Amino acid sequence: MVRGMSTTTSARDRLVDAAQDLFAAQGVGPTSPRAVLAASGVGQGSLYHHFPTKHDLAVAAVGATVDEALTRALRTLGGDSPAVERLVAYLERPRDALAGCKIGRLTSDQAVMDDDGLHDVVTAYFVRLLGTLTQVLRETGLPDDAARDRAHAALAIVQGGYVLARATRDPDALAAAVRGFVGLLTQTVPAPTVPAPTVPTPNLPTQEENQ
Amino acid sequence: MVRGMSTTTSARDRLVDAAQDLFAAQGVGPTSPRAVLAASGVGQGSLYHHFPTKHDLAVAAVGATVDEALTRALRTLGGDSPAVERLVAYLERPRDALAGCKIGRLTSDQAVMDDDGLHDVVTAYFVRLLGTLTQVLRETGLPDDAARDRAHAALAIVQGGYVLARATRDPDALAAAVRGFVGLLTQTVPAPTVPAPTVPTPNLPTQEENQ
DNA sequence: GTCTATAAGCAGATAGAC
DNA sequence: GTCTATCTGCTTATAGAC
Repeated sequence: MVRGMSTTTSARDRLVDAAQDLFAAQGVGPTSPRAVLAASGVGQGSLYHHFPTKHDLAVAAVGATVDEALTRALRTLGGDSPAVERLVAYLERPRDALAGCKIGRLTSDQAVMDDDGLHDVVTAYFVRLLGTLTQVLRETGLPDDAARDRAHAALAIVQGGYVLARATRDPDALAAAVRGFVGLLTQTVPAPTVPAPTVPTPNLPTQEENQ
Repeated sequence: MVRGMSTTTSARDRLVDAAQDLFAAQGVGPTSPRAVLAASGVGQGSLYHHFPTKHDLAVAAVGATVDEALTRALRTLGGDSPAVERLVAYLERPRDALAGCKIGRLTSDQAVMDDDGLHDVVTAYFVRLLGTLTQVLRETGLPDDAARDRAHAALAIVQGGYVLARATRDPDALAAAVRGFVGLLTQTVPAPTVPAPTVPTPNLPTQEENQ
């Protein structure tokens, strides 16, 4: 019950840590409680003392992963710089493309999709992220509907980029998708004649490279 | 070895059909040979006669799914209409968003990623599709590198859109991502005055579902 | 070629000692 | 709270009759 006891690494914390790692590596379904047990170093009974079922363990571990990811994302998207710049910074953030998105991958995990409590945690992550992205895009002067659509596109680029990278075993596939999207996003008017751009072209600051 | 015997539905064909359906619904890993057996209506021994291991069954079923999806995709992308129009037609094709991409989902399927033979089938699908999309985008006058990046972006939109739809349980999430991307893709000069759309919205012919 | 019967092993979960 | 020992059911696969 007592969460966040920082004094020592409780069996509970070790279990959640191990579960997060294994879930990220191989998904929830294929990860057995026994494997979490072995990785954490605690005994069989301890697991079932803290987490009566695999569901309980999964909710705790996936919840922790979502919290961490959301914190990082919102920090990137919430700075002082111009909105487009923050969006591009989010898109271009270094990512372990071949590993896939720890959370996005769960949408293909039958054990997660079949479990309402677990699914809700995943849903909350994406709803929150889409809301924030929409907000950022509204700052660029886009109407509400267009901002929402473009937010979906931006997040789809990241999630789809992960899929492409894993499918082709090419870590650059995610980076390529991001480049293609950012190219469109920051494009000046094709300008055969008229100059005025839709999106105020930002001076692309030298961003961190994609891994 | 004799494939496509159209005279009668062999036990082999029924097994492959059942496997394709179950793999699409719940993935390869979570689908047991016994479940395929039950769905196909054949006996235990028949399965292991035609497919000595689950791997063999999976290669046959996933291979068939890839062939079908590739055929549909290449038909959409290979018409006579202008390149951008064909690309948009591909992006806007009706899809069962909540079901996810039958092939893209396999990139999160541990049973697939751990099996080189199976993974290769998935890789081939995406490599082929990316090549074709790149070709189409080159027709629009884009330089090679930019065409390749934009092709990655386009395919990522579809794959990521599926992820968003499943994550949020919102079938419109995929459509929103496509709208956001097509909006950028076909954006005319900001047009404070002129309304003319670049791409004449094609009359979506009622398409088959999925990729 | 197709069937029924069955083996070996791992899954999720429980019992109960310390 | 943590441990070891154990149960049931399902998994992949094999054996061998028809």
